[in-house]
Amino acid sequence: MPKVSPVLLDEQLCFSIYSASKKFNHFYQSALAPFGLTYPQYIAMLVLWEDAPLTVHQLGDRLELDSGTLTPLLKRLEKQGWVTRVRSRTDERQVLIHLTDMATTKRDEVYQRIGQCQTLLGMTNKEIDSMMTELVTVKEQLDNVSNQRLIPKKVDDLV
Amino acid sequence: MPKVSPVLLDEQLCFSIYSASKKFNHFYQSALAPFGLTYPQYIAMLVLWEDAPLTVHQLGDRLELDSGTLTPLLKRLEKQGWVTRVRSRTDERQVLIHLTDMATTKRDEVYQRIGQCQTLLGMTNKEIDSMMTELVTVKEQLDNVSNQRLIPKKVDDLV
DNA sequence: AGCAATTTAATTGTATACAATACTCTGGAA
DNA sequence: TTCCAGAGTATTGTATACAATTAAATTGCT
Repeated sequence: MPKVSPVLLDEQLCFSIYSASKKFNHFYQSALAPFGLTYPQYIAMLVLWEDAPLTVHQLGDRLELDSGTLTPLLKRLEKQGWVTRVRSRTDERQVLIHLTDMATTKRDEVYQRIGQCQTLLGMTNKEIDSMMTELVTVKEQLDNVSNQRLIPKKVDDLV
Repeated sequence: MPKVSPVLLDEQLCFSIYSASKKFNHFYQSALAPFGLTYPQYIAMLVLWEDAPLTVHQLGDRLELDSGTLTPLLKRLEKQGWVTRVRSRTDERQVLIHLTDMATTKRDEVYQRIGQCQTLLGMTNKEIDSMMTELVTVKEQLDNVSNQRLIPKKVDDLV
């Protein structure tokens, strides 16, 4: 074993991001409590408001979630009256997610609330853009490394 | 209802961070597969390698997790031989998390593996520091807004 | 000492995530 | 037409997260 450097939690970018993600999650979940939406439910609604109806698969592509997560989430959204789930008649394998009238009606209220929340954060568009650009770079690297199987199964495959 | 702007998923910093967090999670979980550690288990071990033994509460302070998450996670780490959970004799309310000999032995292997993973990401220290600094700012804002209860329960409490 | 308030973990219940599997449907090849 | 590989969704099983509650131990106050 060659000499190794200690790995300190507070120096890990992954933990910074993990922690920020949880805080954002909590922030929006609180802000959207009047609407009864969790954070994952909210981002699903965002995509649907942009582009409904969508199949489960299409929604999953945008959210980077699979049917294992989306099916129960969409059932809950359906029970709460935001969406309907209907088998496609042209392709019985697909389930189309439609917005309800309630969802269409409440869209602008949610948009407005989110706008107010963003104001509270006090970040400029420039700051947000800069951060998102950096995040895209990191995510691309993470995707590359995963796809190229640079992470082997055995400890010592990597020198 | 005043005029409102649409909220587009791809412009949301929260989603960028949420997505990056999941990718990091997957990245390290794959990298640590030879050790059988999940990402949350790994960051728990990082803290313990810095500072064991710790109470559940102390560990939770570092990780920003409560006993509802940590108790089952630590039971799994115990079952896999990384830690022991022992009631403190001086304060029977506390449970002290100790490292096992195996954990101590494997520490440097994990440290090394993580070092290799960080190399793969190809980010400079400067880039990482810059990003973490920005994240600290965002997180502080999120904490401030939450603590000051600027997020009310009713939609129209916020003008 | 006696007792209420607080602290600490564990438990319960709900909601993600995601790998792996099952199941149904579709489109094409023989 | 029949068969089958692949697509799309749902289900199962495991592991987080976290709010709310419970239970036990300790502290502080009288």
